[in-house]
Amino acid sequence: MPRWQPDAHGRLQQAALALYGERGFENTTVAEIAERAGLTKRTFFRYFADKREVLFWGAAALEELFVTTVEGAPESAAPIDAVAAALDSAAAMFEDRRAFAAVRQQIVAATPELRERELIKLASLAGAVAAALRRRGVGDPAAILTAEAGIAVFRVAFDGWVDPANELPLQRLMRDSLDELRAIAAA
Amino acid sequence: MPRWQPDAHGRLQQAALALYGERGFENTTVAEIAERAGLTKRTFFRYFADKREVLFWGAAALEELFVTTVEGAPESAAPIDAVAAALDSAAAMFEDRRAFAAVRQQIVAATPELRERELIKLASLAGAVAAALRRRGVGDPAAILTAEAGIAVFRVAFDGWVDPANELPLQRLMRDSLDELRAIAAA
DNA sequence: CAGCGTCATGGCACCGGGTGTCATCGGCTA
DNA sequence: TAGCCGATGACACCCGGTGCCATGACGCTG
Repeated sequence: MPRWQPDAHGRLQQAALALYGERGFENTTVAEIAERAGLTKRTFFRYFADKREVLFWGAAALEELFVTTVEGAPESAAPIDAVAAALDSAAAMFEDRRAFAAVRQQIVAATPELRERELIKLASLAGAVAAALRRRGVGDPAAILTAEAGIAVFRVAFDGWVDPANELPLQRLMRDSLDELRAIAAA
Repeated sequence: MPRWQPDAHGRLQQAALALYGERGFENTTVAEIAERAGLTKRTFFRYFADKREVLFWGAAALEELFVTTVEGAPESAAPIDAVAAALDSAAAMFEDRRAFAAVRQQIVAATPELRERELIKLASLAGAVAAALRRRGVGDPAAILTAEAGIAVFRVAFDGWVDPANELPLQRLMRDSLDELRAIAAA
């Protein structure tokens, strides 16, 4: 018999998501999360830098997916098309997690502190995409603006996708939003 | 003789900017800021919701300027042109405060916590601009994407403007960035 | 099998941000 | 002159976050 239950990290995540959902982020203390996971506050902070970070575990993987897809796009592809390819892979990665994403998104949307964290993660994502574009030979400020616009498209499509009224696949929404952006800028 | 020194709000702002600049945001306590302003920690929190907010005092005014300019653009103007007009007025508002803006920007850029706050202010700005566009009859998601793209242009131009190497007026940088965005999306 | 080091966790004290509550007291008004 | 008002102070408190040391099961080595 192991001395400790396995997967402390996962237990903490689950406990946090449940409690944030039940009573809200601000009415949940770290001690309570730890207790539900059978651990202590001190241990929580060994796994997560702070109380918000527990909801942003996948961010690094998403960033890596974006970067590798942009880098892997055909050399002939225009910057905006490399970003479009990354939006496609991201859509594929999320497609079978809509229920979880919707719950999480609702918690984040309801809490300014969490929205701040989400925004800085997206900014980091945009920065990483811009860097990848530069590695493809795209100059500034085109690299930044392309990346920034791509992330805006991602956000708009993602928000539409988690909407309970929506029934379209994420990939479709991504493509529609990108077309919309093109139409706007062409005006 | 008045019981208290005047302009507690301004004194707190000045003290905070000075201390954040001298020793960094994280190495400054609210008690120290208050002390330099001749007040107490408790009073600081009567003027500012938190330790970060003291650096974001002008945000509401900027948002109002954007909104009124978008709303005041000629009916015939395309959404992106209404936003371009707002970028122009914003540029005019900042033009004679470059030194202050540069100091403040450097502090913000150096501190993740402050970057988060900046991002949520910009998101709020984008939301307000999108709402103003909707009032002009622009539908979704065009309103959101136009606003979001406009804010991206603002950020890129602003960052270029506070760069010590730069000598161009903000208005010029705004227009150049916007042109760049148009070129990207047309690709 | 005995000893030992490792590693995840607990325990605890501490700091600083942020809040609720009541006291203080100068100035303004009736 | 009495009394209210409004900005500030004082103080206790909660909670997020950290540094430091203790604990004890597991694996390795001799």
